[in-house]
Amino acid sequence: MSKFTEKVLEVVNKIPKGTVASYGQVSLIAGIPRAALQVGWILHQYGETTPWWRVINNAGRISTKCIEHHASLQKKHLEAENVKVTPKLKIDIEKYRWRPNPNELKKLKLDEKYLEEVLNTYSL
DNA sequence: GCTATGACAAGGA
DNA sequence: CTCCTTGCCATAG
Repeated sequence: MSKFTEKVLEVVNKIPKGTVASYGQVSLIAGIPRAALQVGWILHQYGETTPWWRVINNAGRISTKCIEHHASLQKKHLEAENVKVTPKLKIDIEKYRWRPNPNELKKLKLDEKYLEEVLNTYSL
C-alpha cells in the first residue's frame, strides 16, 4: 500500500457523517492535486474500511459503475445520513461539502502550497 | 521504464 | 443541463 493510498484512506475517514467531498478535493488534501482518478480506484479496492459513499465527483453526481458498489447503494447510504439525492443521482454538493478546519488539516502534514489551496478552495 | 486504464476535473459545444 | 475532449497521474502488466 503506497503512501498516497494510506493518505487517501485517512482523509476519507475524516469526512464527517452527513457531508460529502469530491474526488479532487480528497486527492488535493491527500497531497497530490489532480489525482482524482486514483482516489476512485483506491476506494474501489479499499472501500470496505472507509465511508466511500461520501465521495462524489465535483459535478455533484454519483459516478460509480461497478456492480458491488452500485449507485443506488451509494444513494441509500447518503440518504441514511440525511443527504438528499435526486432520482437522477444529483446532489447539492456545495450544500453538503465537507469544509475541513485548519487545525485538522495541520495534522495531515500537508505542504504549505497545498494547504493554502485547500483553504482557498474549500474552506470559508 | 513504457503503455493502457480509469468510481475524475474543467471547459467548450 | 448533457455530451465530448483534453489533461492528469498512480497502478498494473
